[in-house]
Amino acid sequence: MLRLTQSEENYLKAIFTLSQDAEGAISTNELAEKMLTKASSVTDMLKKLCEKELLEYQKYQGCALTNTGKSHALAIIRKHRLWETFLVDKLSFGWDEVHEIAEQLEHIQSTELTDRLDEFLGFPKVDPHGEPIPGKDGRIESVSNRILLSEAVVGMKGIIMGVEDDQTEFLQYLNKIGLHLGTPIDIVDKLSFDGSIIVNMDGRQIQFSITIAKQISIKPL
Amino acid sequence: MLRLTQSEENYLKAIFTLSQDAEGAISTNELAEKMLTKASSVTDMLKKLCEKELLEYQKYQGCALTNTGKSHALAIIRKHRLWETFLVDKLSFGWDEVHEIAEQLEHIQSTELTDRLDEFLGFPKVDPHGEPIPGKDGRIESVSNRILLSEAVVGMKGIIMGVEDDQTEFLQYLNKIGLHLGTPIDIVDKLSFDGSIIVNMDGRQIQFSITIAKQISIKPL
DNA sequence: GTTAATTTTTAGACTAGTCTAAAAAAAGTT
DNA sequence: AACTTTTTTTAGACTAGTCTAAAAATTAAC
Ligand SMILES: [Mn+2]
Ligand SMILES: [Mn+2]
Ligand SMILES: [Mn+2]
Ligand SMILES: [Mn+2]
Repeated sequence: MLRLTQSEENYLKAIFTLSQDAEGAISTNELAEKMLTKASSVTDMLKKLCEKELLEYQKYQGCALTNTGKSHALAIIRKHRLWETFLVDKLSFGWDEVHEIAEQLEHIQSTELTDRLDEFLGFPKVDPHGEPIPGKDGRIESVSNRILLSEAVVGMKGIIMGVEDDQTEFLQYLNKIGLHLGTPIDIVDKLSFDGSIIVNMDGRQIQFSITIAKQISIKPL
Repeated sequence: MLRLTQSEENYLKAIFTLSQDAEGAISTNELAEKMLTKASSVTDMLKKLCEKELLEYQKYQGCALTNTGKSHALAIIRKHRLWETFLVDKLSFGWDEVHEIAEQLEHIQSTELTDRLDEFLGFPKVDPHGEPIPGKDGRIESVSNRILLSEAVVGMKGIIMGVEDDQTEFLQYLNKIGLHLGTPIDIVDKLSFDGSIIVNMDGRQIQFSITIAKQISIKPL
């Protein structure tokens, strides 16, 4: 089994994530922005990962993960989400406190550990932010029909199913307004000029900017 | 708080461990052997750690940890032993399977995590190999009067209290002969020419070489 | 379809950590 | 005290990962 450095793993994960919502290849700049690094560093890394056959890369053409690259990425995401679940379920951390720690724990190398942790947690399907946890085989069970809050239409009712997990302040804000997984909401209004969404939640009216609404997913009822 | 690399942390831990049974400063070669590296690499690292005031170092004089260096080392050892305890107590790993994984987990940076893990485990006093777990404050509670099996005298009775944990094969061997923490033994004989010790354990006679006997500690009864 | 702006790659440099080989210091031996 | 052996340090090189600045390729604009 190919042994990867933490940096290589982080690149694979970033490429995988970017590929989730983008069609086709991932550009060097896009990746540089995600990785908080410079394009020249990305080029170097792409060459290396291409050499290891974890992705396909041709000069000026961006990159795309190979199947091997994908399963490595999925293994890291699996670990990340299992550890987040452990921290919240077993050590009573808040959902806003676990991402940074999981960024470290996801690099621990031991399939046995990952699988036993999975079992210890009762084979959870989603992490504390509602994101699906890939199985041992790398398959992600498709989560029930979800849409982004930003795409909801006025009059729709729904239940909070997932939130972006990588900004502590965002999650703390959600805590403050009492939003958590499972919270039911009504879409009351949508401001056409800036895309803001006004929802009714626990009898209160709350207004979300389009930026925020893109970071929350709901299951329409 | 000073941020250390994994390599720096490993050096501090090694120096601390070597200082436990040696008087005075630790020599460059001694450290190189422990770290499975070359003396020249050690010299470079000693300069760096001295610069950061984690240890005292003068050319050709070896090194010794400062108080800051000691508390860093103790924090790492605390994490190592807490994680080993977690793996054995919560994930049902064998005591021969946890050291390598703990070598990785000990570098996770989060005091909050460490302290919550400690609580989750019920504030254990010793790890799965009988080694004491330093507290939050870095203090090691002195473990009850123990001696090395190699120092036991014929006729003595005792209870297995601790074993070295860094050789998988050694621990597997102990599993095979049914030796674990708490096992009572009688010292039956000692061979003067090679230091071998013969003990009675669960009604069976077992012979340990001096090398093995140095890796087992007992509480005399 | 030529020029301008943007993206991407290359070239060269830097740090951390390691290595080998050689020089210097310390310790041991007659 | 002089010579030998061992230990330790220095010097120079290498890899991984990053950076800046400049060159090259692609894309957009006129
Ligand atoms: Mn996360
Ligand atoms: Mn998450
Ligand atoms: Mn251990
Ligand atoms: Mn141990």
